[in-house]
Amino acid sequence: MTAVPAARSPRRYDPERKSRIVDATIDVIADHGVAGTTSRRIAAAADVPLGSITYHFDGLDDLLALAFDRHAGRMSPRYEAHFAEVTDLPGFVDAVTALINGDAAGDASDWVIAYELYLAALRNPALRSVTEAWMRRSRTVLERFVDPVTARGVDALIEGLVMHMTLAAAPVNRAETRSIVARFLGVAP
Amino acid sequence: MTAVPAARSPRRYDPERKSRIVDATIDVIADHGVAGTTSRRIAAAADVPLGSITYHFDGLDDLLALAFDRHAGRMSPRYEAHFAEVTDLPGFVDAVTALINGDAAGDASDWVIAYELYLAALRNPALRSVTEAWMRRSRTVLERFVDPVTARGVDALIEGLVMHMTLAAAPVNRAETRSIVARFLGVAP
Amino acid sequence: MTAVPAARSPRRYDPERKSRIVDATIDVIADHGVAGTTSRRIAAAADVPLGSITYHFDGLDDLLALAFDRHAGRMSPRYEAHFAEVTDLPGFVDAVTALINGDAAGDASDWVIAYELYLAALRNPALRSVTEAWMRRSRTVLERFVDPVTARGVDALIEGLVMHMTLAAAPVNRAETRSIVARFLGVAP
Amino acid sequence: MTAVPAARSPRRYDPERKSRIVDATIDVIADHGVAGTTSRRIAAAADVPLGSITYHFDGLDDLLALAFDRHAGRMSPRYEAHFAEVTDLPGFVDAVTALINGDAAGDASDWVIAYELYLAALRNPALRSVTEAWMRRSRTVLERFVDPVTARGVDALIEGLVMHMTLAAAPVNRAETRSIVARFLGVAP
DNA sequence: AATGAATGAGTATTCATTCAT
DNA sequence: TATGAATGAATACTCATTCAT
Repeated sequence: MTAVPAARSPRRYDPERKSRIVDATIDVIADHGVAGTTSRRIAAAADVPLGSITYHFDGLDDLLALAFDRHAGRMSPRYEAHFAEVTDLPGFVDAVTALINGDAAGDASDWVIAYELYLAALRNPALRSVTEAWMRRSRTVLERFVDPVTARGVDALIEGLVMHMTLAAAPVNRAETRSIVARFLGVAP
Repeated sequence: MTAVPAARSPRRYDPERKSRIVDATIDVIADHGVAGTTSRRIAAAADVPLGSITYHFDGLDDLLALAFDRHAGRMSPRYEAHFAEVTDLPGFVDAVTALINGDAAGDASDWVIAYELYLAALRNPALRSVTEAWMRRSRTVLERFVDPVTARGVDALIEGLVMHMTLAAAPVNRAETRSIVARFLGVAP
Repeated sequence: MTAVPAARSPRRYDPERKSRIVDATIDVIADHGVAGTTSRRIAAAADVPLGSITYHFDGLDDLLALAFDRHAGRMSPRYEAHFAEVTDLPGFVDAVTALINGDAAGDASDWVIAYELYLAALRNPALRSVTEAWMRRSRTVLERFVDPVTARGVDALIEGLVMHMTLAAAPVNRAETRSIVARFLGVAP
Repeated sequence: MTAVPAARSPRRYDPERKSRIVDATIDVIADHGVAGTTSRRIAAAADVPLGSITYHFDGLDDLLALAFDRHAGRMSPRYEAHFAEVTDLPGFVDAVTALINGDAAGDASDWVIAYELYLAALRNPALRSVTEAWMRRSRTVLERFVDPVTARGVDALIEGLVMHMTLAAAPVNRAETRSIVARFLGVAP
């Protein structure tokens, strides 16, 4: 009851800590990129002392891999859910358009994390399996509606358009997006 | 008594030095990513003393911007040249396919540098103008063959497919690429 | 329903634990030196949770002292036993030679631990009594055969030769060793 | 002329620094042992900022090797000088005795550094060449007076006696030392 | 004009020890 | 009684930048 100034957290019991650190890592990647993801920043974001980071994880690389893995594990079901109700090709065009133009299934920072992952995986083979699992699941969803080769094309188109929008600040309006997607899928715009 | 053959740094009169440092920076970005691009590595790659880096440039950020700018300035003409002889839509399909599948106009590391640039620009506004100029020129080329909205779609498709191939090590063979591009452009595969 | 076979630490009732930790410490000193002897390594070597170390002992220094003490306590009887059957001076020369050249009474790692102890004791007075007791017992054995001053010389000669062999990887063959020892003791080689 | 409080050393010109750091390292080894030789302690001993240590040297191991090398390089000539005037066997006995009992050619800390080197070399192969060069030079000196096998015995005897004195705080008086050495060399005590 | 030594803030990581459970 | 999570000081090392020469 006395007003302890909370100067130093006597947080000795904190069962969620390990998980919280992984979440904080995802946030830090989104805000600062992989290159700016330092133990200190993660510790600050998780409100945890620095030593906790390497106590709970084998190192920053290990933690990064777990963070990307968790992120992908959260994105995939949302991706799948986004297409769950779709039954026909016009509906598919609408769903893809909505996915790209952002009023559904994940905001800009989710995509940024994905691009960070791609680039990081290029130089860190331990991340390859995460990117591959993520890509496989996405493509599997698309293959419910189109053949595998076209699915790969749609996947690339989605990634390319989102990348242009999120990374290059080049807005594409919803009508344009729909027009592009419809053309690719041979549906009347 | 005769001049000792340059055991170490009798590099007086070196008018290309500044330019050489910029080139070295591009190489280092390709090999180590922006995050791994340090003054020391650049100096070593350019065979130049460390002090030269901050002597000739305002700092690492300045140098990075110049490197990306030069890289984009080299890529654009090659991009344009790649489409110079193209006159009809089927030829355009072929050229786009060749661009993606790599037997023309730039190798994998060129694309890697581009992705490094996109991600770096996201957090460093000074790089935005480079990415925007690069994207504008690319799109202008494509607009010689298709309308602006479609050009944007082709651009995104190219970037998405190349990214999948270079970053995710997910090979797409030339026939598949051509099929995807042809479909998008409404050309018989 | 049957007892799961000890996947992880159902190590209830473990009366030997404290002793096992001391033994593990000796092993770790032999393998990694005093400088590389950490609580974590000891815990791993003893297959014991980290908390056990400071639960059972007052700290790492305490544990180190106990480990050295036990090691010396084991070495002395072996040292004594090595000379037990010796009755005359030629036999003494043989025994000393055998001691140095290693086919009896302790292997290389035992000596390494002894040197670790000497150096540690130099800076940690709590270890002095261990080294002194060890040296006193060794000398007492030698004094069964020669006068005290000579005993000290033999002791020093043994330590010096062993040190050259174990630490400096400078092999001395048995004949040379015997020749040196015999000369020192005035026995015909 | 104004009394600058010297709060932070503006020591921008310091041509001896690299050498001074090596000397400081030798001092730190003598005072704290290899295990206690940290970059911080060396920096403090050399009155130099921490970053200087790894700026001038490839790492702590590199610095340790250089320090031991310099120490051995200083000891060997002193060792040789100690025997320079000796011409006959009785004189050799006197010189060896004086070497051990310390009123000549190096004090206790010099020997301590040597023992630190031996133990460090055991786990760091990069130091082997230093110990070997040191031992070879010592033995070469002794071989001026006795045959190679005996020289090795004298060498070991010296090391063993000095070790007992410096590390085990077991004093041996000069008369005892002389008696031991004389006996070994077959000279009348 | 050019350099390389110098600097201090920053990096990841290890560690003995404490302590809530 | 025993443990494993927690901690904060300590470790070696890297780095962009400064600056005396």
